[in-house]
Amino acid sequence: MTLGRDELGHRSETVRRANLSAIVRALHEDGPLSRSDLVGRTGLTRSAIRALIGELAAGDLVRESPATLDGTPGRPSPLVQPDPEGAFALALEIAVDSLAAATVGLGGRVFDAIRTELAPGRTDVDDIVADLADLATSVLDRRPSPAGLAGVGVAVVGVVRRDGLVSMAPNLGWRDEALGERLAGALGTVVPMVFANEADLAALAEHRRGAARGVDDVVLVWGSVGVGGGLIVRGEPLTGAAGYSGEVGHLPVNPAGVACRCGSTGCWETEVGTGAVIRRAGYPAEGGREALEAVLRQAEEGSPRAIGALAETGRWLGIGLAGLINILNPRLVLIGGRLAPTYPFVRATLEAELDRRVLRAARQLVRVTPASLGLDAPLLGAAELALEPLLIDPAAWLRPRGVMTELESA
Amino acid sequence: MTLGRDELGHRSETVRRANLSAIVRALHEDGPLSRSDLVGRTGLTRSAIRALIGELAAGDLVRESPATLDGTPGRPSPLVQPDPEGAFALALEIAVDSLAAATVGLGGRVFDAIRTELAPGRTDVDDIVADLADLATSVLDRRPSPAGLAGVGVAVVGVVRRDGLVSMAPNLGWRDEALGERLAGALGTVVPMVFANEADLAALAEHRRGAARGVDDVVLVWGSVGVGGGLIVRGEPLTGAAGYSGEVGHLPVNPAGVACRCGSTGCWETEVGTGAVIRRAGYPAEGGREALEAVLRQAEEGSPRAIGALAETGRWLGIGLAGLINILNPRLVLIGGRLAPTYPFVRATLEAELDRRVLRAARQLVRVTPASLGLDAPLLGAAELALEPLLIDPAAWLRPRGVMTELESA
DNA sequence: ATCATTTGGAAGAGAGGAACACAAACCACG
DNA sequence: CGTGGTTTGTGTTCCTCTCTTCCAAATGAT
Repeated sequence: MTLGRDELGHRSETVRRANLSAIVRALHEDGPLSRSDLVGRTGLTRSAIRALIGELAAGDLVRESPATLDGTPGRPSPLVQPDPEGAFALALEIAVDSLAAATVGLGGRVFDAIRTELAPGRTDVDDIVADLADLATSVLDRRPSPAGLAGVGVAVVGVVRRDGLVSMAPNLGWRDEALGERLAGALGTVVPMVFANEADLAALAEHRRGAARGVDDVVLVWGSVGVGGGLIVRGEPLTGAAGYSGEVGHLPVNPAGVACRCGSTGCWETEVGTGAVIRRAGYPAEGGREALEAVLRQAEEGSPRAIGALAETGRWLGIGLAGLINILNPRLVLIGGRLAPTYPFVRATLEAELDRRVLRAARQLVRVTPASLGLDAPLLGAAELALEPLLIDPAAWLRPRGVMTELESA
Repeated sequence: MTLGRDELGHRSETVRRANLSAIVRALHEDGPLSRSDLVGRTGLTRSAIRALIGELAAGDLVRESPATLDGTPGRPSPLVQPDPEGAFALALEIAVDSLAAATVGLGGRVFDAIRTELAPGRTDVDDIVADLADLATSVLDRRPSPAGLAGVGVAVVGVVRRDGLVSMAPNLGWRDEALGERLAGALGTVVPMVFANEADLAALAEHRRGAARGVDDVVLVWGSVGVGGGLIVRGEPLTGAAGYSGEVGHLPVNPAGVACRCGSTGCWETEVGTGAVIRRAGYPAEGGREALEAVLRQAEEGSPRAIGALAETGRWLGIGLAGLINILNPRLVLIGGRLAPTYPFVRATLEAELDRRVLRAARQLVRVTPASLGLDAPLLGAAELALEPLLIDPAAWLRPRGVMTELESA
């Protein structure tokens, strides 16, 4: 997520790159802005902004439109916004029981999105790659200028490396599958493709466009069948050494507890995963999504058993979160995915456990709320991931699409 | 630890700042380098390096010495190194049973260092501040040019905010003590003063000059009376929202366990802290350092009980570390502080627990080793912390010490 | 002596800053 | 209801800062 240059030296070219990046990023994260807004935000002069915007507009990354008259005095400042015919990302998602694809432009605008149920048992890599490629084609075909594709981001429900090597995806039965290579082959694209875990991407999306907006230290707990985590540190996703970070589902919280599908015992997800919730409420552990929804309905109707099951889940949520908060000192904790709707019922016991277990200083600083983007968060995060290279270095995008310089054509 | 500018715009001045910073940082982290080395490392041209070095030399930050003839052909390149008469940091430490102070120059050279035992019971803030100020004076007085003091860093055994507000220091019995203000008053310095937890600073030191050198994702477990943690993420310390991060000692690992002094139950430090180790070996929990050393001696002599106590500690170390590794996906885990010498005896059970509990992908990537800097690591880390502003913006240091510009004198 | 490597310095190019004239909106006042 | 003042912004030109390029000279190994 950083520039990734070995060489630390800066030159005037670096300055231009950084300034183009600052402008594109500001427009992407905060929507249409007037030139004046950009002056204020970057600290650059009007002259500089003007030249930079001009370059971006020439490369079809942004577009200027007449100022909106908002009643303030002074000469109106033209509005700068991402060009909807310009660059966009392809976001893909392999979820527990569905596949999804979307095209998303700079600024986070979703052009087209599809999600299809994944037939039970259809977990072979080749099948999923084929289905995903079909979805991708169908959203890509609806874009007027397919050449605007800047990158592909893929959210995967499993432990996945940045390059698409899936080390483990228990829900799919995968182990060491080279998803990246297969998908690149099936899509035949030349643009960069990046992979990440669904919870990591949900956190990225919530940070950019959801409940964690503007908060630089965030922990997201993402419930699906298992439990994943997405961490934002210093305003950026924490990926770890290889992208395997955030596997909070396997935090040991109860060494005397039950066996986890990972081979260990007492992992957090054995206490707060879907299976644990519905088991406590009296459903068979394999009940899945429907059973969880049933428990929620019953809780809303006042069923003591359902309410009790959720409260106990909240207690364990609090225990695990206490550890995360003590370790990371976040300002915000988000409860997302299938856990989000349980929030009203887990809240009390969860907070009580935090009161007991989190050091006072960190406790005072942290707030727990449900996530705001719903189940599409990983897909939106995949789009953010795919756009990242463009945000870091818009100049690289402008250059090859413009007129060749003398030097390059020589 | 980052630049901390609100405004994202870059200008030519930014370039120079960044390049000066790159040079000073390279010299600080990797010792004396020839101009050519710097050319290679920064990617800048000789001319640029020449001018930058000239500016740094004029400001007494670096010094050029004749080239060492190493038998390679070509004109010899002068060696550039931090000026030992130039800038330096004052590092202070409040440890469990001692106080320490040191002056440390750019490049990590320790000029003078003192450590004194803390008399049992002498834990009043005023007393400690007075003692610390005495130590500081004694090392500062031995520097030829006291004006070279660039910053003060303070390592504290407790939960402390960057500005020196100690939220909690159980070993000292402190709660919400404004250590920063008091110490600033006692020292009477005008240079910036920064505080951090001892484990965080030990991690910083190990990352810069110890066993974690060159590794960008690191977890350090620091044993003293309790257990602290220092996390390095993307090559930088993870401080969290307010500097309270890394309190791994209070990771809940055993909800059915014993009460912790923090008020919770089953915290990691109740299983791996000094108290737990010596209790398992048959000593009273208050035995402290001497008892721990006795257990180690007995283990070395082959005592089954001591060996068993350490092995069981290793098991719990592994359980907690498994959580940290699953969350953070580090490349390296360091065992430091009073836990370091136990490493040979905890290793086997620790690694076995990791094999069981860490996801395979992350497990393959991580190595566990003892830390290398010993008990002075927090003090050295405090020096690194104090020097950080200088590394980030050497120009700010050069400017006020040089000749005033027309504009400034006007 | 030759070669590889580096230093030193002058001229050039890229990028943003500063200053000035001018433009377009709101607002108050006659 | 028009008119002029005020405010906020744009366009343009020239300036400054910083790195790069290029050429000549220096230095030590072979």
